[in-house]
Amino acid sequence: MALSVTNSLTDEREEFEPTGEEVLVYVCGLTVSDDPHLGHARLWTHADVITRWLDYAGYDVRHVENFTDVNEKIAARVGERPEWETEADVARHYISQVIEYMRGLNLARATVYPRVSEHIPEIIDLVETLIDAGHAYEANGSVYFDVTSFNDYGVLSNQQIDDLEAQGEPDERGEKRNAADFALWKAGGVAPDAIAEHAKHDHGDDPPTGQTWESPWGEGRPGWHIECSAMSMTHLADTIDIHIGGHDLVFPHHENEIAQSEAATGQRFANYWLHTGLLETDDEKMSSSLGNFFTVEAALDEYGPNVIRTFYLSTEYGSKQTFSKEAMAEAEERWERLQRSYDAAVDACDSVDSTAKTEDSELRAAVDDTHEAFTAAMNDDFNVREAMAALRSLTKAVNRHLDDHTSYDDQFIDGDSVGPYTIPDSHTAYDYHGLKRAIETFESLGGEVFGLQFGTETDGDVGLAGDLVELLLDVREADREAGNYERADELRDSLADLGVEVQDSDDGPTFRFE
RNA sequence: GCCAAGGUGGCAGAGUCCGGCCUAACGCAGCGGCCUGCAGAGCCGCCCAUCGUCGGUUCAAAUCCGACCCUUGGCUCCA
Repeated sequence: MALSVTNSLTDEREEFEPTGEEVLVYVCGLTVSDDPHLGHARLWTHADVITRWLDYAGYDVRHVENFTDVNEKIAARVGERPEWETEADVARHYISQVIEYMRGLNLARATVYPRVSEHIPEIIDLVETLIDAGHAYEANGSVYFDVTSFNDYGVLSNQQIDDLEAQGEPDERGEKRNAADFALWKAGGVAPDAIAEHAKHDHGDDPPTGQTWESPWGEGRPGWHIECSAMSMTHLADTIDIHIGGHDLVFPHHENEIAQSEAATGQRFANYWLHTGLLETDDEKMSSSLGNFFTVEAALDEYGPNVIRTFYLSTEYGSKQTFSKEAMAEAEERWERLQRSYDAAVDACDSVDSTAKTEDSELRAAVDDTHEAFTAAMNDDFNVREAMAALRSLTKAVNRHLDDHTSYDDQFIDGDSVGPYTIPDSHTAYDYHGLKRAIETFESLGGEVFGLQFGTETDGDVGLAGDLVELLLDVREADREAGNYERADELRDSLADLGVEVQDSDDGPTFRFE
């Protein structure tokens, strides 16, 4: 089945056709000037699942995700800590943090994480090309893109140059030819008032200026938009397949990227533009500047990666989503349901061997249906919520199978006793191969594609602690057999207080660490 | 003002591209039953929707067309 995506360039659903052997994906990454928040992580996670799906679908994916490490906001924080002596020091600090969070969220590694500061020569080359082609001009050491020189200006955002011109104040134009022209290169360092605007501490009489580089137009810094064009072309190609970014970047950032890139190469910059919806709290977007954010660090600490991912995967990438404690609680329920079903399937599988003769056709059909429905959903513009529903239907089939079967082979006659347990009527042994396939489905679709980590936080037998819990449960089982329920319940409560969740079942107690 | 996205049950959120299988998915919350010594989990079932408003097209509309109302995002810090 073919993959179709909603292309924000054309505002239409289109069949996805890659241009070459490799699918070239560029993700508009983070400006590393502050702690990233859950809004950023939503983009990362959706971009992650999209590339994981392409990979799973058999494409070779080259995934580039940049770090913007040259920015006024970063420069403004120089000196805030003793070790932050330069703009690069601040950037380095945040980049290493972000990489740690990305790992924490179980994001698959991108192929390359390029940084602006390492691509100044490419940026200068691109600016020179634009000047030579008559699309850009120099003024007092700065270089601007002339929006009137590019016929398609506005294709992505549907903005008209005239409208943009009309809203600009006449004196706002300054040294630019048109108010809508944007900087490719800015002369000199960061101005003191820009530093003051973004600084979180008082710089006194000696504000930092940020780093500057030598260029044909004198010392200066690259403009905001040119970096993505330069890095996309350097690490991917003049024409890439998919460009992913947040909805708030459509204008001006992505519009300007298209203008400068296509003006320079004469080629289409990106064939498919995917824009992710923004995360909101209390009906406004979560953003650093509004101060209403929940950091990735805090969220990882409080909820863990699987709950966070489940939360994001309960809406489509293009929709906006509202963050709330209630929504996170729901995500937690959803995730635990999946996880419990997976754990139970693994336990059941361990309790029978591959010679078991049960074949539960319902379970096996459910596995096939899950693959089919999941694939159809993901191919339908990465409809992760529908795909999650497919996984949910698998848990239902697995749980039903587990309810109706036991670990004892059907050589036992109904009503027979095995140890303290009685074989319920009409029960047969687990379907080993059916369960195996269900487990593999959880691992491939839930694990490989959705990046959920089954098993890692739930393994019961983790060293000494696990052994001790086993021991306690043996004692408790003896109590239960003797009818000493009061003590058994006390022990279960005490274990729960310690974060060990005990559940009794036909096959004896199971437990897991919270 | 200009541009874009959206308005579906208590909450959340698919379905809208390609009209009929939508008497509206998967969930969360709530209720009942089964199971269990109990609890939890699980299973089965139930409750809650004139699909923003008005009009049009059609044998048939949540889905197409028009108008209007409301919300959110962008309009050179933004994922």
